[in-house]
Order: sequence, then structure tokens, then C-alpha cells
Amino acid sequence: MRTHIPDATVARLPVYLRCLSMRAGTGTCSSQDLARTAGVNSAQVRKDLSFLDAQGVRGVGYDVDELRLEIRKALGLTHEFPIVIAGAGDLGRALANYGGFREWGFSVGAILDVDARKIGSRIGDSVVESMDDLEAIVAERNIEIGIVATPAIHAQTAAERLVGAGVRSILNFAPTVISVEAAEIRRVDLSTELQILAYHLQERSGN
Amino acid sequence: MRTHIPDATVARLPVYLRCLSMRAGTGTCSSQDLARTAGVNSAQVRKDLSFLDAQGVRGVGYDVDELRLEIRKALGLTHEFPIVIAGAGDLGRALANYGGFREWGFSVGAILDVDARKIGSRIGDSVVESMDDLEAIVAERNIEIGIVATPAIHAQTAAERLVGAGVRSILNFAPTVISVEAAEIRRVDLSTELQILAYHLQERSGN
DNA sequence: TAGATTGTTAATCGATTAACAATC
DNA sequence: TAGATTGTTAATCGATTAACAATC
Repeated sequence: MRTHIPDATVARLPVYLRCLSMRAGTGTCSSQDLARTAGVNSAQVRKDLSFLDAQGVRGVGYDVDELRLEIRKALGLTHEFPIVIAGAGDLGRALANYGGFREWGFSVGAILDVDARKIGSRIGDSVVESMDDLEAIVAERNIEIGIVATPAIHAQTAAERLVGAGVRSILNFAPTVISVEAAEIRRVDLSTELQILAYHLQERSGN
Repeated sequence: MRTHIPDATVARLPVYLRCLSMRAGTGTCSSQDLARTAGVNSAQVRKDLSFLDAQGVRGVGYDVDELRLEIRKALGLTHEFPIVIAGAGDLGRALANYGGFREWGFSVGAILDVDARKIGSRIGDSVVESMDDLEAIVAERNIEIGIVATPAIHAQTAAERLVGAGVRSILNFAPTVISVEAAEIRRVDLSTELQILAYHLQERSGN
């Protein structure tokens, strides 16, 4: 690595990581094995791994544990990332309760809401705090990543406040398009995914 | 349309639809307006719309309501799609409670769980039913789309049962890779998204 | 007519993959 | 040595975008 890794490759590395986790400590794994479980072409896998410092052995494959480490290093998963979740509704709670990202160094640094009845309640290992304290919390806890899980109408404002407070990357779960300067935004949207599935359903049957 | 629409375009159409919803009934909208709100290039917008039956007017732009209709037609959002949600944990509940997809013709056809304590409880407009009845429910209610929101260990089995029962498209929210023959699978994964953000954080600062 | 914007072409860019020499 | 698999090249494919004639 040490060079720029193409976006398409970056998007696949977490998938490889997940597939490799299922075989931790099992010695080696060929690009074809990995390709099969990840659902991609084996040449793709080798090409992707060529952007890393990973070393395969011809005729054998890649060392599973070493490869996992190299992918983590390439993705920058080398330290803890506390995350702030804006919104403690159903979705915010599901995200905070879901511990699956802890494995990769992410943790719930804070979960915030405007509703006084929610503030103070426990969710997983966290206690809901007031949205009023967003700026102070982000600064004090050195939070760089924010998740917007508010209702759509408040998403833009929440994103702006997060960025103003120092957050540089945002994952937007609110069903709306938001835009802020100087921060990367990724959108995760159930409706969008369903619509894409609907198109393919039609294409396969209708014609 | 009537022709194949490229994947990259299909993925953007729902975004356009969302942007256009915010301007319903406001007359016309230029490719540049739409591009700005959607966060893409205006040539991209025009190219994408050229795969549809949509008609723009030179010097003026596109009729907002007509364009919305054409995008819906192209995506096949012309009838109701009941969805089955496998798993009534935090995530399944958040998904069932979130009504945002109803606008596009999707509805919760069923939400299932194995836990006897959850079966019978209300979530939004639905009542949790037994996973045992999956096959009967899918067949009887003509469900084509399934959402896997089970714990990771049960995701593969749930997907297989869904497909066996007649589901042809699956949205997988479980943090694992699943694979089934004869069905389209799309994965939505918080960890993956966070890892991509982490990479970009590192790339922007570290260097 | 002047200004604006579409629709489309063609250039460019980036991603995928087959193929194969290198080598364990 | 024989079999397997990497690492990389080069061909191909698909997506993006600048540019501009057509035209409202």
C-alpha cells in the first residue's frame, strides 16, 4: 500500500476481512477460496490484494492471519474509533445495541437525542445524552465519525452540527439527502436498496 | 426505457426520486438543479434520464411530476411489494417501524421470529409471527422480497428458507456474507460502511 | 433574437477479467 | 518433476464527463 487504493477495492476489503474472520487460524487461503466466499472473481481478489503489502506464496495461497492484519492496516483500522450516534429512536438504538463493529475498533462514544424522556436511559453500554451537548462531547472525546439516525427533517441540521464540532465522516441513515462541506458522507438507505431490488425483479420476470 | 438500464444508473434513480419528492408540484427542474441536490454531475443526470422515457424540454428542463412518474415506471414501482422481515430483534423492529418505504409501494407483509415471547407482539402495523410459518406466509401472501435481520449465525438458513419459499430478492442486514442460488442478494452492513469511512479518514489526514 | 438547457457524441477514465510466466 | 497458485500484463468492458449542436 502506501499508495492510493481504488474506491472499488476499498469497498471490497471489508468483505474480504469478514470472510477471513470466519477462517481465522486456519493457515492459508487461496485467492480462489476467498473469491468464492466473497462472491467475486479470483483475479479480482489478487488484483485487490496487490495494492496491499500482503504477500501470497505461489502454489500455496495467502496466510489467513497475516492477510487479515494487512487489510486492517491498509484500511487504517489501527486504533479505536469512538462514534457519535445522533438520534436514539428505533434505528439509533439498533445501531448502538449492535456490537458487531467493536471487532474492528469502532465503539459507541455517545448516543444523543433531543427527547428529555430518552436522555439518561441506557442503550447497550451507553447512556443517552442530550443533543445540546453534541459539540462539547465530540470535542472532548475526539470523535471523528458520526452516524445520523434522526428523523429526515433534522438530518441536515444534525450533520452540520456534527461537522461544526469536528466530525469529518458521516454515515447517514436518515431517508434524505444531506450535504455538508468538508466532510465525507455515506448514505445507507433502505428505500434505495428496495427500489434496486424491485428493478431487478421486474427485469428478470417482466421483460 | 424498455431497454436494459445500467447498474450505476439504477442505483442513482432512487436518489433522483428522493430529490424530486422534495420538489413535488414545483413545475420544472433542470438537470443542473437535480445534479446539485443529488450530488452528481449534470451530464450524468441527463445521461441517466436518457435511458428512461422521460422527456426534457430544451431551454427549460424536466417536468418534476412527470419525471417522478417515469422514474417509478422504469424502476418497476408500479404495484405493491409486500416484504417479509426475518428477525424481530432491534433491527427488524426498526425496519418494520420505519414507514419510509411505504411511499414507494413497499409494505411489511410479515415480520417473523423464532422467539415465542416475541411472537404475537405488535410492531408498527404488524404482529410478529412464527418463523415456522415462513413458507406458508410467503406463498400465501405472494411475497417476492425478503429482509434478513436475524443474528449472523441464522442468516444463511433464513435466506435459504426464504428462497425455498419463493422469495427472489433478499436484502441482508445480518453482518455476514450469505449466498443462495437463484436469488439476488444485496448486503447492507454497518461495519463495512464504517471501515470505508475509516480508510478515507486515514487517507485525508495521515498520508 | 438571446439565453438556457437538453440530448447525444466522443473522449477519457477507471474497473474487471482472461491469460500466462514466474515460482513455490 | 508435477501441480498449484501468485502477481502482473494487456485486453476488454462499463461508467463518467466535457463539449456542443439542436432547439425551446
